[in-house]
Amino acid sequence: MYVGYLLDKDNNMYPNPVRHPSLNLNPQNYVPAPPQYSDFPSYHHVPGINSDPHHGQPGGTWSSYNPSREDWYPYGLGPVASSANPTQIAFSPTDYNPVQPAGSVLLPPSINSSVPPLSPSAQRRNPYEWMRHTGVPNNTTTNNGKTRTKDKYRVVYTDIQRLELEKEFHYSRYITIRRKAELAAALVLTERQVKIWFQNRRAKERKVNKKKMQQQSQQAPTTTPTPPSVGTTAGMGGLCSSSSSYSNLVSPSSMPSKEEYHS
DNA sequence: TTGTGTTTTACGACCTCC
DNA sequence: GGAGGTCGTAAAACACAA
Repeated sequence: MYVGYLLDKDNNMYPNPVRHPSLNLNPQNYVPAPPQYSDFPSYHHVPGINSDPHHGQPGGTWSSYNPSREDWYPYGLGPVASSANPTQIAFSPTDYNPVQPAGSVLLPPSINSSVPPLSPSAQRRNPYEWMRHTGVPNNTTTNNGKTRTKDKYRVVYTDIQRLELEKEFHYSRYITIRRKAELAAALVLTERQVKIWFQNRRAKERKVNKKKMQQQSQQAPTTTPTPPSVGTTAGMGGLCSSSSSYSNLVSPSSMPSKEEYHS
Protein backbone atom coordinates (compact mmCIF):
# COMPACT_ATOMS: atom_id res chain seq x y z
CA MET A 1 0.00 0.00 0.00
CA TYR A 2 1.43 3.22 -1.07
CA VAL A 3 0.73 5.04 2.13
CA GLY A 4 2.21 2.22 4.00
CA TYR A 5 5.07 4.41 4.89
CA LEU A 6 2.62 6.40 6.89
CA LEU A 7 0.88 3.53 8.52
CA ASP A 8 3.90 1.39 8.93
CA LYS A 9 5.42 4.16 10.90
CA ASP A 10 2.57 4.30 13.27
CA ASN A 11 4.78 3.31 16.08
CA ASN A 12 7.42 5.71 15.10
CA MET A 13 5.11 8.44 14.11
CA TYR A 14 3.54 8.57 17.50
CA PRO A 15 6.22 7.40 19.84
CA ASN A 16 4.89 9.74 22.41
CA PRO A 17 1.37 10.54 21.46
CA VAL A 18 1.15 13.88 23.06
CA ARG A 19 -2.42 14.26 22.07
CA HIS A 20 -3.57 11.17 23.79
CA PRO A 21 -3.04 12.22 27.33
CA SER A 22 -6.01 14.39 26.60
CA LEU A 23 -8.12 11.52 25.50
CA ASN A 24 -10.74 12.61 27.89
CA LEU A 25 -11.20 15.25 25.26
CA ASN A 26 -11.05 18.02 27.68
CA PRO A 27 -9.95 20.93 25.57
CA GLN A 28 -8.09 22.49 28.41
CA ASN A 29 -5.95 19.46 28.82
CA TYR A 30 -4.40 19.59 25.48
CA VAL A 31 -1.11 21.30 25.12
CA PRO A 32 0.12 21.65 21.59
CA ALA A 33 3.41 19.96 21.16
CA PRO A 34 6.15 20.87 18.76
CA PRO A 35 6.26 18.93 15.55
CA GLN A 36 7.62 15.53 16.15
CA TYR A 37 7.42 13.93 12.80
CA SER A 38 10.99 13.22 12.15
CA ASP A 39 10.00 11.27 9.11
CA PHE A 40 8.69 14.43 7.60
CA PRO A 41 11.46 16.87 8.11
CA SER A 42 9.79 19.51 6.10
CA TYR A 43 6.45 18.99 7.61
CA HIS A 44 5.06 21.24 10.26
CA HIS A 45 1.96 20.45 12.09
CA VAL A 46 -0.94 22.52 11.02
CA PRO A 47 -1.24 24.95 13.84
CA GLY A 48 -4.90 25.51 13.45
CA ILE A 49 -5.51 21.86 13.85
CA ASN A 50 -4.08 21.81 17.27
CA SER A 51 -5.80 24.89 18.30
CA ASP A 52 -9.23 23.64 18.42
CA PRO A 53 -11.97 21.84 20.08
CA HIS A 54 -10.22 19.22 21.93
CA HIS A 55 -7.04 21.15 21.65
CA GLY A 56 -8.30 24.33 23.11
CA GLN A 57 -9.85 26.17 20.32
CA PRO A 58 -9.80 29.85 19.87
CA GLY A 59 -13.33 30.89 19.80
CA GLY A 60 -13.25 32.85 16.62
CA THR A 61 -12.21 29.98 14.49
CA TRP A 62 -15.28 27.95 14.90
CA SER A 63 -17.69 30.78 14.91
CA SER A 64 -16.36 32.08 11.67
CA TYR A 65 -16.50 28.80 9.93
CA ASN A 66 -19.04 28.69 7.21
CA PRO A 67 -20.41 25.19 6.99
CA SER A 68 -22.05 25.86 3.71
CA ARG A 69 -18.76 25.48 1.95
CA GLU A 70 -19.20 21.79 2.23
CA ASP A 71 -21.98 22.08 -0.19
CA TRP A 72 -20.40 24.18 -2.81
CA TYR A 73 -16.89 22.89 -2.76
CA PRO A 74 -17.38 19.43 -4.15
CA TYR A 75 -20.02 20.40 -6.60
CA GLY A 76 -18.45 22.74 -8.96
CA LEU A 77 -16.60 25.35 -7.01
CA GLY A 78 -13.88 23.01 -6.02
CA PRO A 79 -11.16 24.66 -8.01
CA VAL A 80 -11.54 27.75 -5.96
CA ALA A 81 -10.85 25.94 -2.78
CA SER A 82 -8.33 23.73 -4.41
CA SER A 83 -6.23 26.71 -5.17
CA ALA A 84 -5.56 26.81 -1.49
CA ASN A 85 -3.21 23.95 -1.48
CA PRO A 86 -3.17 21.95 1.72
CA THR A 87 0.49 21.45 1.38
CA GLN A 88 0.91 25.13 1.34
CA ILE A 89 -1.22 25.40 4.38
CA ALA A 90 0.67 22.79 6.21
CA PHE A 91 3.96 24.34 5.40
CA SER A 92 3.00 27.85 6.15
CA PRO A 93 2.12 28.03 9.79
CA THR A 94 2.32 31.75 9.87
CA ASP A 95 0.11 32.11 6.90
CA TYR A 96 -2.25 29.47 7.97
CA ASN A 97 -5.79 30.45 8.56
CA PRO A 98 -8.06 27.67 9.72
CA VAL A 99 -10.83 29.32 7.86
CA GLN A 100 -9.17 29.69 4.58
CA PRO A 101 -11.10 32.04 2.41
CA ALA A 102 -12.50 30.23 -0.51
CA GLY A 103 -10.89 32.53 -2.95
CA SER A 104 -7.52 32.68 -1.33
CA VAL A 105 -4.84 32.32 -3.91
CA LEU A 106 -2.02 30.17 -2.79
CA LEU A 107 0.33 28.94 -5.39
CA PRO A 108 1.39 25.37 -5.22
CA PRO A 109 4.78 24.86 -3.70
CA SER A 110 5.92 23.49 -6.98
CA ILE A 111 5.60 27.00 -8.20
CA ASN A 112 6.54 29.20 -5.34
CA SER A 113 8.55 27.02 -3.08
CA SER A 114 10.96 24.17 -3.05
CA VAL A 115 9.19 21.84 -0.72
CA PRO A 116 10.53 18.37 -1.31
CA PRO A 117 8.27 15.42 -1.76
CA LEU A 118 7.11 14.02 1.48
CA SER A 119 7.19 10.39 0.57
CA PRO A 120 8.28 7.94 -2.04
CA SER A 121 4.78 7.99 -3.35
CA ALA A 122 4.85 11.72 -3.45
CA GLN A 123 7.80 11.47 -5.74
CA ARG A 124 5.84 9.27 -7.98
CA ARG A 125 2.53 10.97 -7.79
CA ASN A 126 1.80 14.54 -8.45
CA PRO A 127 1.04 15.93 -5.04
CA TYR A 128 -1.43 18.29 -6.60
CA GLU A 129 -3.24 15.58 -8.36
CA TRP A 130 -6.16 16.10 -6.08
CA MET A 131 -6.46 19.60 -7.40
CA ARG A 132 -7.09 18.36 -10.85
CA HIS A 133 -9.99 16.19 -9.94
CA THR A 134 -11.81 17.80 -7.14
CA GLY A 135 -14.11 15.17 -5.89
CA VAL A 136 -16.49 15.30 -8.73
CA PRO A 137 -15.66 15.34 -12.38
CA ASN A 138 -16.00 18.54 -14.25
CA ASN A 139 -19.22 17.44 -15.75
CA THR A 140 -20.92 17.50 -12.42
CA THR A 141 -24.25 17.34 -14.08
CA THR A 142 -24.62 13.86 -12.86
CA ASN A 143 -26.53 10.88 -13.98
CA ASN A 144 -29.70 10.42 -12.03
CA GLY A 145 -28.52 12.98 -9.57
CA LYS A 146 -25.57 10.88 -8.60
CA THR A 147 -22.15 12.33 -8.25
CA ARG A 148 -20.41 9.53 -10.02
CA THR A 149 -19.89 9.50 -13.69
CA LYS A 150 -17.97 7.32 -16.02
CA ASP A 151 -15.06 9.69 -15.55
CA LYS A 152 -12.89 9.88 -12.52
CA TYR A 153 -14.99 10.40 -9.52
CA ARG A 154 -12.61 10.21 -6.65
CA VAL A 155 -9.69 12.29 -5.64
CA VAL A 156 -6.46 11.10 -4.20
CA TYR A 157 -5.70 12.89 -1.03
CA THR A 158 -2.30 14.36 -0.56
CA ASP A 159 0.16 12.95 1.91
CA ILE A 160 -0.36 15.97 4.07
CA GLN A 161 -4.07 15.49 4.11
CA ARG A 162 -3.75 11.85 4.94
CA LEU A 163 -1.15 12.47 7.54
CA GLU A 164 -3.33 14.96 9.33
CA LEU A 165 -6.30 12.68 9.06
CA GLU A 166 -4.27 9.80 10.39
CA LYS A 167 -3.07 11.91 13.25
CA GLU A 168 -6.58 12.84 14.09
CA PHE A 169 -7.63 9.26 13.83
CA HIS A 170 -4.93 8.21 16.21
CA TYR A 171 -6.10 10.85 18.55
CA SER A 172 -9.66 9.71 18.35
CA ARG A 173 -11.43 7.32 16.08
CA TYR A 174 -14.56 9.39 16.20
CA ILE A 175 -14.18 12.96 15.19
CA THR A 176 -16.28 15.63 16.73
CA ILE A 177 -18.30 18.09 14.75
CA ARG A 178 -16.03 20.93 15.62
CA ARG A 179 -12.95 18.95 14.90
CA LYS A 180 -14.34 17.85 11.61
CA ALA A 181 -15.03 21.39 10.59
CA GLU A 182 -11.58 22.48 11.63
CA LEU A 183 -9.89 19.66 9.88
CA ALA A 184 -11.91 20.14 6.76
CA ALA A 185 -11.04 23.79 6.65
CA ALA A 186 -7.41 23.16 7.34
CA LEU A 187 -7.02 20.44 4.78
CA VAL A 188 -9.25 22.02 2.19
CA LEU A 189 -11.59 19.11 2.32
CA THR A 190 -15.28 19.06 2.89
CA GLU A 191 -16.69 17.96 6.18
CA ARG A 192 -18.34 15.19 4.30
CA GLN A 193 -15.01 14.02 3.02
CA VAL A 194 -13.56 14.06 6.49
CA LYS A 195 -16.51 12.17 7.84
CA ILE A 196 -16.33 9.56 5.15
CA TRP A 197 -12.59 9.27 5.55
CA PHE A 198 -13.08 8.45 9.21
CA GLN A 199 -15.75 5.95 8.35
CA ASN A 200 -13.50 4.28 5.86
CA ARG A 201 -10.60 4.42 8.22
CA ARG A 202 -12.56 2.68 10.93
CA ALA A 203 -13.66 0.09 8.44
CA LYS A 204 -10.09 -0.44 7.47
CA GLU A 205 -9.07 -0.86 11.05
CA ARG A 206 -11.80 -3.37 11.64
CA LYS A 207 -10.69 -5.25 8.61
CA VAL A 208 -7.08 -5.27 9.70
CA ASN A 209 -7.90 -6.35 13.20
CA LYS A 210 -10.20 -9.02 11.94
CA LYS A 211 -7.37 -10.31 9.84
CA LYS A 212 -5.04 -10.26 12.79
CA MET A 213 -7.52 -12.12 14.89
CA GLN A 214 -7.83 -14.79 12.26
CA GLN A 215 -4.10 -15.12 11.98
CA GLN A 216 -3.70 -15.38 15.71
CA SER A 217 -6.38 -18.00 15.96
CA GLN A 218 -4.64 -20.00 13.29
CA GLN A 219 -1.23 -19.71 14.86
CA ALA A 220 -2.39 -20.60 18.32
CA PRO A 221 -5.38 -22.88 17.92
CA THR A 222 -5.03 -24.32 21.39
CA THR A 223 -5.09 -21.03 23.18
CA THR A 224 -8.47 -19.42 23.04
CA PRO A 225 -7.98 -15.75 22.52
CA THR A 226 -10.63 -13.64 24.13
CA PRO A 227 -12.51 -12.04 21.29
CA PRO A 228 -13.65 -8.49 21.55
CA SER A 229 -16.94 -8.33 23.27
CA VAL A 230 -19.56 -7.93 20.64
CA GLY A 231 -22.12 -5.29 21.16
CA THR A 232 -20.08 -3.19 23.48
CA THR A 233 -17.01 -1.40 22.31
CA ALA A 234 -15.93 -4.07 19.94
CA GLY A 235 -16.06 -1.60 17.16
CA MET A 236 -13.66 0.67 18.84
CA GLY A 237 -11.69 -0.32 21.85
CA GLY A 238 -12.17 -3.97 21.27
CA LEU A 239 -10.53 -3.70 17.95
CA CYS A 240 -7.67 -1.91 19.45
CA SER A 241 -6.82 -4.77 21.68
CA SER A 242 -4.98 -6.57 18.98
CA SER A 243 -3.39 -3.56 17.44
CA SER A 244 -0.05 -2.83 18.92
CA SER A 245 0.07 0.67 17.64
CA TYR A 246 -3.45 1.49 18.56
CA SER A 247 -3.94 -0.25 21.81
CA ASN A 248 -1.90 2.24 23.68
CA LEU A 249 -3.40 5.15 21.97
CA VAL A 250 -7.09 4.74 22.17
CA SER A 251 -9.36 3.45 24.78
CA PRO A 252 -13.04 2.79 24.47
CA SER A 253 -13.62 5.88 26.46
CA SER A 254 -12.19 7.88 23.64
CA MET A 255 -15.43 7.67 21.80
CA PRO A 256 -17.05 10.99 22.17
CA SER A 257 -20.42 11.13 23.67
CA LYS A 258 -23.40 12.42 21.82
CA GLU A 259 -23.14 15.62 23.74
CA GLU A 260 -19.68 16.07 22.44
CA TYR A 261 -20.75 15.45 18.90
CA HIS A 262 -23.20 18.26 19.18
CA SER A 263 -21.09 20.55 21.27
C1' DT B 1 3.76 -3.42 -20.85
C1' DT B 2 0.18 -5.89 -18.98
C1' DG B 3 -2.53 -8.49 -15.90
C1' DT B 4 -3.88 -8.94 -11.29
C1' DG B 5 -4.47 -8.00 -6.56
C1' DT B 6 -4.80 -4.36 -3.02
C1' DT B 7 -5.84 0.14 -1.25
C1' DT B 8 -8.26 4.33 -1.30
C1' DT B 9 -12.38 7.49 -2.00
C1' DA B 10 -17.19 7.70 -2.32
C1' DC B 11 -21.75 6.27 -2.17
C1' DG B 12 -26.27 3.86 -0.94
C1' DA B 13 -28.88 1.08 2.20
C1' DC B 14 -30.10 0.49 6.63
C1' DC B 15 -29.88 1.33 11.63
C1' DT B 16 -29.76 4.07 15.99
C1' DC B 17 -30.17 8.15 18.57
C1' DC B 18 -31.92 12.60 19.72
C1' DG C 1 -36.44 14.05 10.17
C1' DG C 2 -31.61 14.74 10.35
C1' DA C 3 -27.04 13.33 11.51
C1' DG C 4 -23.83 9.95 11.91
C1' DG C 5 -22.87 5.00 12.65
C1' DT C 6 -21.75 0.27 10.09
C1' DC C 7 -21.74 -2.64 6.10
C1' DG C 8 -21.23 -3.67 1.39
C1' DT C 9 -19.74 -2.26 -2.89
C1' DA C 10 -18.06 0.47 -7.13
C1' DA C 11 -14.33 2.23 -9.32
C1' DA C 12 -10.02 4.89 -9.56
C1' DA C 13 -5.35 4.72 -8.05
C1' DC C 14 -1.67 2.10 -7.06
C1' DA C 15 1.86 -1.91 -6.40
C1' DC C 16 4.03 -5.57 -8.26
C1' DA C 17 5.06 -9.87 -10.48
C1' DA C 18 5.52 -11.97 -15.01
